[in-house]
Order: sequence, then C-alpha cells, then structure tokens
Amino acid sequence: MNDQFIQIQFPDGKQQQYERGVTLTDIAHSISPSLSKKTIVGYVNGIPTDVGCQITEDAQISLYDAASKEGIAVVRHSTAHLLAHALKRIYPSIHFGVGPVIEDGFYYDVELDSPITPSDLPQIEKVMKQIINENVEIKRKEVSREKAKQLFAHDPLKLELLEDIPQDETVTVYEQDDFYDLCRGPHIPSTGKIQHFKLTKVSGAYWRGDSNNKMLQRIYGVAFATKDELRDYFVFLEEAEKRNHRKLGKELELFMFSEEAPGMPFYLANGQIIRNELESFLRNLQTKYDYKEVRTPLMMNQRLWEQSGHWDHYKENMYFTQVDEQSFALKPMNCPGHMLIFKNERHSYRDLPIRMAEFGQVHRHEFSGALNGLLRVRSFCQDDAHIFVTPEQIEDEITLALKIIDHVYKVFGFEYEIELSTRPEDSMGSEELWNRAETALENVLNNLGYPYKINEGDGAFYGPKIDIHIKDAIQRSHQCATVQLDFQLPDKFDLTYIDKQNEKARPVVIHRAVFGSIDRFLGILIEHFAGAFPVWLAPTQVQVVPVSQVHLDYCLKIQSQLRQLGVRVKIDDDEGKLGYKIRRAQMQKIPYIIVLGDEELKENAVNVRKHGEKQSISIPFKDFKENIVKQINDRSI
RNA sequence: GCCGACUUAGUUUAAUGGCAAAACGGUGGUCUCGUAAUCCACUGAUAAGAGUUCGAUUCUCUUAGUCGGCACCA
Repeated sequence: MNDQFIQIQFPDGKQQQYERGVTLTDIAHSISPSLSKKTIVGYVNGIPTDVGCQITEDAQISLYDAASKEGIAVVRHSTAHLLAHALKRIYPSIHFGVGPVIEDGFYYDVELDSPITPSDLPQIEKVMKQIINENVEIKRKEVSREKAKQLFAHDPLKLELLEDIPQDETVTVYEQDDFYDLCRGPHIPSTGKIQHFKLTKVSGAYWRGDSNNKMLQRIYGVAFATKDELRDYFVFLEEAEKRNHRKLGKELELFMFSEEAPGMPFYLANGQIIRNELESFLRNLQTKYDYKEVRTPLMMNQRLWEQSGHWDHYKENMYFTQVDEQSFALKPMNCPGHMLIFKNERHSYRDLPIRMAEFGQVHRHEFSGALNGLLRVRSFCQDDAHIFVTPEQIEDEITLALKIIDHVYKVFGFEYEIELSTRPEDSMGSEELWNRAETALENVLNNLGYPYKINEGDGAFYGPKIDIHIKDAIQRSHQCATVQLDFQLPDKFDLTYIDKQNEKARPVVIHRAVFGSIDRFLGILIEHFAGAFPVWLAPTQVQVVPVSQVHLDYCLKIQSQLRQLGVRVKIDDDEGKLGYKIRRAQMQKIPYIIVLGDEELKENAVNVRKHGEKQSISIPFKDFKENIVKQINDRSI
C-alpha cells in the first residue's frame, strides 16, 4: 500500500501524504489554486526542480514564486530562453552559445553573420512578447548523448558545451514550440509567466570568455517580478547617471581629457584642490604613523624592470623610450624604486620596520577599450607605501595599515568589506612561507574582529593580500585599498638587514595603498557625494554674494578674514540679480552661500544658506567663522 | 586589443544630399536688485582625412577619440 504514497515535508515542518508521481504543481494546487498559479519553481531536497516534475520518493520541498530570489532567477533564465526563441524566429540561421542569469537579468551569446544593433531590440522584444502571448509550454526532456548530438548537429557551440557535460550527468533539453536548448534548468512551466522584462544592450563577447576565441554577439536584458521593480531599475540607472563623475567633472570644472593624451587626466584648478586635500590628509596621517615620504624618478633604466620581473610579466603594459642609446621605462609601479632606496644603505633590525611612502605617478598602457573616465586611466597617482619588516613584525604592521585604512574610510562615510586572497596556482615561494603569511593575515583580521571573505587562490603570485571593497552612497562596490605581503621582491633585489645574531637576514615587504589611485578615488568620491563635497574638500567653500554693488566692501572684508583662516572663498561680484547668483552657487554645489547686504553690515553678521537648502539664517560672522573652521578641521561630512 | 554605437558652438541639445537652429555660457549694453535664471544685442560649431556627387555636416571608407560591453587588470 505504501508504494502508492509518498511523504512530502514542507519548510514549516508539516508533512503530508501524496500519491507517488505527484508534481509540484499538484502539491501547490492542493494547498491553494492561487499558489499553484504563482509558483515558478520548487526545491526538492534542496535541488531546484521544474514544477512539472514528478516526485517519486519521500521529499522535503519548498515552493517559490517570482518575488523570491530563487523564483526570479528562474524567470530570468527562462527569459533568456525566450530571447533565444525569438532570435531563432527572426534569424533562422543563428547559432547559440550560452545564456545565463546575471544580476538583475540575463544575457544570451549568439553567433550571427549580420550585426545585431540596439535598433533591432524593439523588434526582438516584440517577437518575445508574441511568444509570451502564445503561452507556449516549456518541456523538459532527458536525452541520450547521441540524441543530443543529433539535435544540436547544426549548432557547433552547443556541441562544444555538450562535450563538457560530465559523463555521469544526465543531459537535458528544454523545448518550447519549435525552439529547444541544451540546458540544466529548471524553467518556468510556460512562456506566459514572463511579464516584466526589457532588452537593454548589445555587445561583443568572446566565446567562453577567452580572447583567443571568436567573438560572439551578446544581448543583455533585465527581468523582474513586478512592473515597479522594472521601473525602479531604470530610475536607479538615471540616478547613477546624474552622479556620473565624467559629467560632474566637466560641470564643476574638476578635470578634463584631451585627444592628445588619451586616458591621462588633466586636473583643472578645482580638481587639483581636491587632490591636494586628499593627499595632505593622508600625508598628515602617515606622519603620525611614522611613515617616511620619498619620491622616485618617473623613468628608470630598463635593467631595473628586468630585475624586478616587470619586464617578464608586465612589458605589454609599459611605456618605453630610448635616450642616449639606453632604454628607459616609465614606471608602472613604485616598488622597484623603493627597493633601490632601501638598498642605498645598510640596515639593522633596529631600523625596521621602515615605512616608505610615495605619492607616485605611474603610467600603465591599458587597452584603449578599458579606459573609463578617472576610474581606469593610463597615468595615475598611487598613494603607495612599502613597509620593510622582519618576519616577526608582519602582524603588527598589517594591523597598523588596516587602522589607517579604517580611519580614512570613516572620514568619507564609506562602509567596507574585506577580502583575503590566498595562494594562487602559479605562485612563487615555498608552501611553508605562504602558510605562514596567510596565517598572519588571518590572525590580524581575527584579532581586529573584522569579518572577511576568503578568495581562495586569488592572491598575487608573490604573496597573499587583503583587499578592501568600499560601498558608495548608492551601494555600488569599489576596490580601493590593498595590503599585500611580498616575499619575492626582497629576493629579487637581494634586500638584507643585519639581525640580532649579527647575520644577514631577508626582510619582508608589505605593499599597501589606501586610496589606491588618487585619481580613481576622486572619481568615486564625485559619484559618492554627487559632486556636493564636504566642506573640507570643496574647491570653493564659501561663495559670498553681495545684495548690491554697494556692499562689495563688506564682502571683501569678510573674504579677507576668512582667507586668513585658510577658507577658500569667492565673491560673486558680477552685476546681476541676487536670485541668479544664488542659483549659480547652488549649481556649483558650493557648501555655503553667504549673502551680505545692509542688514548684515549693520549687525556684523552673515546670512548663511547651505547647499541644497532653501532656508537661510543670519548669524554673527564670528560664529560662522568658528563653525566653518571646525568643520574643515574635523573633516566632517 | 575585439564587437557595437556615437562625435554638430565653451556646454547641453536640434535639423538637413542644396543658407546648420536654439538654450545656457562669453562679450557689450540695460536693470541697482534680499535668496534657483532682468531684458536686449552680438559672438561662436558639423572630430581629422579621403571617396561618391553638380553639390556632403548628412552616403561610403580610413584615422582618432568617446560611450556600452568583452578581454585585460602586478
């Protein structure tokens, strides 16, 4: 009798008996018809499963609708199939690559003789919607390898994928109408369940992510459970576009680019002020931590780069020049220069740690297609430091480096996440050394009580590293700071110090950067603050606006007193209406506008309006001075 | 580097195989003013090169740059 029934357990622990071979849809329906309608996918004993699949054993199940993380992923995956289905109808000779789910949506890689352009997307969407209206059933089929080979005989990319499916794995094909695809699934039961999607962009993509392979065409799309979520997605993109640092950089006259130096930013007076503030902020902090700032040449003999290993590993990204029959290279990194400084004199263990810092301008020939405003450039300034330590000092020094990073990021209001990257496959150095280094990094993180994620095998070939990912104001993640242990460089440059036993010993080098690239960090800050910088960073901190020209003298007096305190003040002495000048200062996102007229003159007061606010208040000039100086000194945000 | 799109005045945007339009900015004048644009006038552009054409900013090709991806990211 028991053969006929199975026990189904639900997430809340309740159990129920069903007939053997029952489907998830049947189960959902038994609970409520509306549930069965909403259900997109089920997990059977933790395995994602089509709702139409028959269950033949006792099982734990959970059901998901489109609003769930599990459900929407399946909807997105099925939307990718829907896209492929539509493409097949429009371009019968098309070949398919892969079509996975990504954040917010999906893509499909296809091979087609004619290019698909953004203007083709509406037509493709139209066909997709037709197929949705047809509410085509999506059927899962298990097939033999032979059968699969036949089915995809005309689709060389799919055959390649088929080859890679492990022998012990069942090959499944999903079929909807005349379209079928090699796929593990699961999928939604029919195309009618797809509602809120949009195709977003087209691009090229190398087959299997390898630039040696041919380039396919990739079509991206997004899909959500509700219309609102879809709309929010595009609203978010618009918001992000308003903060775009390239746009704001132009509007606020922070920096520019020229065809004469692609990928190399020119800093205008406003942008340079911010850079200088960032630099001096960190410089002061580093002084407190007993760093010694140095400066090394931009260009050094090619020999040096051969010795450091850059010639072998990084030549393609370097700029070279020939002078007096000698080959020189623009430095892509500061480390070799710092090694030379270390070697410039003998060191005792008493000298260590040596914390050598440089705001070093480096040049890297990035691929033209990689350039992206300030975020990816060919020339940038690293807030680099190399800390030369004895093995025993590693943990303490890493701790100090992390403390500086924490201090700096708090000032900008950045939350951050830590990743520890361990030994990669092509690593150099003994396993013992690596284990010790990795343990050291873990100890530090544990002692500080920092949560962190481990990236197995993602370290540099010369040592493990800690990367810091900051979250900006609209929750985008950026990698900036890094702390890396290096055992190779000291070897390559034969660095030594004299230890307690009066013998030569090898120091360890810690590479660390806080901003990473000042240029990139500035780009991130522009977007983080949407161009409205905190007072200490703002290129102009106070804009003084006279009510009329007769108040200019008072304005000049106020300006001069603020300038004495180091405040960056401008007077808007153009003729023109007050309202117009307020507007202009607001658009420039200047933190404080002060309006001066008869009333202020009489009271020795200033009328203050903060950026972004509609109200203004009159306060004694003395109070304003004290306030703004405090804000600047505190670097408050 | 690869795929695709794009490049019009200082900036943002319009239009066209036959005189390239506007706003802001700038300049000159006007207004003498209390919190997001006083009014008027003037100024100024088809990325570079080649081709097709009677005629190209528009069509084609090349180059450069930019953007979205891919790849790269010691």
